[in-house]
Amino acid sequence: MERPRWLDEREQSAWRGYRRMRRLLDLELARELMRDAGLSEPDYDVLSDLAETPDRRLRLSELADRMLWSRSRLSHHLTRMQQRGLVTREECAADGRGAVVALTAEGRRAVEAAAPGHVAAVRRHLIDLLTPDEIAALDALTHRVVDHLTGPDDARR
Amino acid sequence: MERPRWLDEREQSAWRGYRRMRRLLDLELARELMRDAGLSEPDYDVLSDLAETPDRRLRLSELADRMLWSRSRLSHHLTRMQQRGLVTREECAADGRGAVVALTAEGRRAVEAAAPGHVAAVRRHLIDLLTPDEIAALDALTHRVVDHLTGPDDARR
DNA sequence: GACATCTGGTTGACATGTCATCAATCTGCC
DNA sequence: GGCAGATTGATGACATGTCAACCAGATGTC
Repeated sequence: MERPRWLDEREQSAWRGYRRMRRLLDLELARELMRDAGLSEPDYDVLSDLAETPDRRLRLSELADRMLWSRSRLSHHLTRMQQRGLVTREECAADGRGAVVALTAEGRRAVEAAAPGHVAAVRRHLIDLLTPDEIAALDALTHRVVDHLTGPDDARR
Repeated sequence: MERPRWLDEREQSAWRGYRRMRRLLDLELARELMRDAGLSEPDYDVLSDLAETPDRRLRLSELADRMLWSRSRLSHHLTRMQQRGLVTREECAADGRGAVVALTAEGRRAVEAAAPGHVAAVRRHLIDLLTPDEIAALDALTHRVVDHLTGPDDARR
């Protein structure tokens, strides 16, 4: 192994800041979402992804891919949400193995009630604290990193 | 509730990019760290925080605060790490209730073996993909958000 | 000094996420 | 058609994180 190139001071500071922000932002957004809407962040993500599809229903594998979740995790989480009446499972006509998740009326009500407050929280704790330039930089940089990580496997060693 | 100010296109894109990056970066760094060093990210964080203190030991509450973990979580995690021989618990001379975590020789070996590879991964998947300006922007913006979130409670509504 | 209260840490019950495995079904190939 | 192998989703065992209750020792008040 070559001699490691450690992070310089600025890089170190950015990396630590990123991780600290990540943690604090997560905690706060989750806290407010639970307090104001009774939903966890994973709940909200599932519901809002479903609410955005034309049919308000998706194949499990499709949803899992969008959310970057394992199928197992999604399956477990959906059974919990199903028990709370937020979603239902349906058979898939096109593929006998497949299943489809659909938003229930109650699930729809839940996201619609939660969304304004959640967006406001994202603004309050992140977006509105940044300059337009910073938002542009964040946009560019995150997408570059995402592209790198989803590129050909050998790019990841 | 006032009419919500939704995110505009750029803001939306930055927010989604951030969350996607967060997830993918996490998965990849955790995957490599486990594969190359047999440590989880929480393991690594505990060990490297300890390794950086002059005495290689810390009060539990101090460590919990630095890591933004609950005491309960830290306590559970330390008993697991203790069973693997990475850390030990000691009594605290100054406060009869208190406890101190100390790095074992093995724990020290583990971080020192893990660190170069982990730093390299952070470079490869994040730092080295950014321009100096972007690093500076990330540094500034994350710290501003952190300061906001750790400021007076009423700033958070 | 004695009592009430606070604080540091542990614990157990429970929620959530991961991993390996399984059954059903689909696909490609003969 | 029929079989081998791949894919889809469910499931159970286990690892990890959260929450509330608890104990022991510190601190404050009279």
